[in-house]
Amino acid sequence: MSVVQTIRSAAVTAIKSLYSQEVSLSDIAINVTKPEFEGEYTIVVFPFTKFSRQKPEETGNNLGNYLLTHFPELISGFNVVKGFLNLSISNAYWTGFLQTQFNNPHSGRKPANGKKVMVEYSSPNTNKPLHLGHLRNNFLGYSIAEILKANGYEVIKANLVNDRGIHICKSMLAWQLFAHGDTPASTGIKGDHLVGDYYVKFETQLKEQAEPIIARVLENDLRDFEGTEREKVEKLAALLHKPEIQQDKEKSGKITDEIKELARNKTEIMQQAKIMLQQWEAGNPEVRTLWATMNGWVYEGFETTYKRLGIDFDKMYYESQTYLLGKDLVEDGLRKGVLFRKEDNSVWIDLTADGLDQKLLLRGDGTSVYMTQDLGTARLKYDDYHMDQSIYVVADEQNYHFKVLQLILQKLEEPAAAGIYHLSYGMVELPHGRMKSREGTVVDADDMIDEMVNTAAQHTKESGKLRDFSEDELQRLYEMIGLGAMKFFLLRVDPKKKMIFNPEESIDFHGFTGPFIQYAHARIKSILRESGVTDTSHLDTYRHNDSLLPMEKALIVLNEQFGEVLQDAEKEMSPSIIANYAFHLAQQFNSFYAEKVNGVYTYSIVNAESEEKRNLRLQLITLTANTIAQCMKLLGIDVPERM
RNA sequence: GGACCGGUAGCUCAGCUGGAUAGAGCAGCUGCCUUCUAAGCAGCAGGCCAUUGGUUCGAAUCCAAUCCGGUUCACCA
Repeated sequence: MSVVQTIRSAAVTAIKSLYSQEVSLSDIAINVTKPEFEGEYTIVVFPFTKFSRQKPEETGNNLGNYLLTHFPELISGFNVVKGFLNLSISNAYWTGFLQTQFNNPHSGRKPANGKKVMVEYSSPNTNKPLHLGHLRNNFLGYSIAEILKANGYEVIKANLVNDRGIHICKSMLAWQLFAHGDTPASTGIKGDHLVGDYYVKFETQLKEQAEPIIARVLENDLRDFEGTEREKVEKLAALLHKPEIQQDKEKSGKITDEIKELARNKTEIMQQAKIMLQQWEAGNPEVRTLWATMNGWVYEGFETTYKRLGIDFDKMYYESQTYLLGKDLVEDGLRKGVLFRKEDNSVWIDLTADGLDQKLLLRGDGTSVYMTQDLGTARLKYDDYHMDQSIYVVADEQNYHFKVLQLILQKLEEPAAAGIYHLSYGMVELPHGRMKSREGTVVDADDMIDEMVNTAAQHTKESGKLRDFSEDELQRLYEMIGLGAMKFFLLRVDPKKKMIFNPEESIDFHGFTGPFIQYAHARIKSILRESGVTDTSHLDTYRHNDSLLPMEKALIVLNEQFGEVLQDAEKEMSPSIIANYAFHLAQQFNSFYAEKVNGVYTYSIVNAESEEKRNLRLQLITLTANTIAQCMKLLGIDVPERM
């Protein structure tokens, strides 16, 4: 049990005994003591004055005295300032923690709790390579999975690949039209990039073909449209010519976009893509073969990137195999009367009672929509694993979708409903706004990683410390540092906040960064090497009550908080909590390490003032290195022995 | 328009289940490498915590209203 929890339960006992009052653990507010006061943890006593019927100071003193006499192995002293009871935790407690935990590689982790969680993340489209936004998703998903494992959950990492649909057909069609049989092997281009290039080619071609149609509409020439579409375009064009709309930039922009969209659908190339999609759905062997081939190229490319990123999955789902699911659920829903059918044969659910709209689940022609697929996939996943919780790592633009998804599952009384959790994260944006593949403003993931690794190489060369490393070792280190910087950068911010990335300013390697923390770790390892100690099992030579110097104590205290931090990270579903803590810990170690008085290290380790201090500090830095390594592991970041 | 998310130092962000004088990093300015790794350390400077009102011993934190920014409300996925 953590110190904070121990103090809490001691306080509950004390209050019961002193004031015959039952309070729950969560009623005890405990803070880290401000540095200007004596003690490590502070109990806020104001809330207790209600039943103590004493002044805050008096209440604090009574409580402090009780804790001191009844929990001497925990509390060694206290002071009261206004309504704050500052507790000094006994050295024996801290040294006890240090001695039992310093060499425990799983320190702070929770034992298995018997619960199963699925984390679905990554979920790429197979028509283009990964970009910066995907990286945030991948790192978040991976990290959350690790955090859940460390909290005792059994975790299944799942990836639902979006491998079919009109976007894939676009790449396929453009390849057929323009590639002259080019393959990754023939061009030397990574598979996902090659396919992505043809997706871009499709879009440029589409734009070219759409332009004359748009121009005609703007000149009131509607020859490209017929029937209801023609009416729609006519209306939009008329609206656009109204002076009040012309003045409203936002409105006119929206209308123009709608016209553009309609025009794009009228292009020959778009029509061809749609035909291709129909052929795909009908199982046309030629189209299916091309599809399988091109997806194969993309998977090869993804495989390389995933491997480099250190990301993996336990279970793959493919939309081509799941997109027809969900119809059974619709049947069940109709039988239960939860869903209803309209005259055109389409199937809907009415969510107006929940403050939402009606939602379509099956088109009039019996085909399913996105929501239907997701309902079916939710059932499939549940049937596969019977997990307690199912986490979807998906950008916040889909908040509404997941709200509706869960609601529908509840109404259908699906067992999967209870565990649905949308881990919603903000988009990564550029200074000018969102990344748009159509406009070519995406930051490519592979490029980004290369750049980070190059920067790492440059920094390392400048430091000139590792001349004895082989080329291989150096390359591995550059990857470790570059990726560490990258992952930390994307994980240190609260997931739900959108983040702005400026490609002009490179990601920092100083301060609140991955390399800073990796550096602290390498430093500790360097000291341990320097100390010559290989067997750490005989370091308990100091007594439990030996005094601890301020920074020694501060460092132990901080290490001890890891368990609580780990729980918080799980509760909040936020790796940023781990990132912040790891940085804080590395910083604390650096201060400890560097403190000098008159040119002499206060906390010299190798040349400590006594054998006892040397051993204590060796344990302390071993513990610190271990905690840092554990934190970074949770973020998917490796830490080096040297750098 | 409805729903959801955000607004804290020049910039990027912590802190938000109410607690002491609001913290980091970057950028700027000072110092510190014959001593365990300077990707570091110590320090200076930088704030009407969007605004207004409320709740209370106490509000950046909770509530209400307002303002600003974003997302979303498809027979696209």
